[in-house]
Amino acid sequence: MKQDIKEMSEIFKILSNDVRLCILTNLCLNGEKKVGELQLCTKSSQSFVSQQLSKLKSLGIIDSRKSGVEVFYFLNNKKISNVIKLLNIGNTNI
Amino acid sequence: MKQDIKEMSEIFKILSNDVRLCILTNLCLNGEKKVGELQLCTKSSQSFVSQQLSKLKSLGIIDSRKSGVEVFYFLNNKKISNVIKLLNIGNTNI
DNA sequence: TTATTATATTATAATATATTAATATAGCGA
DNA sequence: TCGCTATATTAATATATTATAATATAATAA
Repeated sequence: MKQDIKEMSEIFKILSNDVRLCILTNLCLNGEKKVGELQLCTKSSQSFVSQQLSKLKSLGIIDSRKSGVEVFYFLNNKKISNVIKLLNIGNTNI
Repeated sequence: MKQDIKEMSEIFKILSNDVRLCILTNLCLNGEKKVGELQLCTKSSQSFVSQQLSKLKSLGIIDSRKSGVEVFYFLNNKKISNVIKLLNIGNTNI
């Protein structure tokens, strides 16, 4: 098995959940967002969004900064943003 | 949640396993292949490859033709091949 | 200090996926 | 027919993911 196939399958795994893909696309196209905004756009539960943000952060794909009670997240991974941009996700389909 | 995000997350789910990605990339770049060749390139078990082929076929992503004892599979999905080609999977990384 | 809001964490149940082993089938040549 | 090869199917188990509920924390305003 070629190495790039393995690596790409891992990237696809991260993008394979609609809530995660929505979060990452939003951050990729619109810059940093606070958790509440990400909850709105995903239409998912507070808990699930928070869990996914935590998972993505632990993988080093996103990072965050705190401002008062609010937490802003931003994308921190070039490969993920390349995939989203090349496939034009969040705009119209390929 | 936007519809295209949901649709793309489903495509990514299909591509999120290294054996499936290897199979689909091979079929996309090299045309039809028999099961034995796909087993070789994935370095996975006969059973697992066969199960994944069956799954991909039931999803309408690939199709097959029989020739004697051998079965040849080929890609039958434009979105999947677009993703593989746009991201240049199987050649060099993005 | 108390209440409120934003976010995180933990636990758990439900579901899906991956993995492996065993067995089945079907075509073909001897 | 018999045995071999290619492929498929089934079943069992292990592991991962998703979803939900409950609770916790931390900042701020009243």
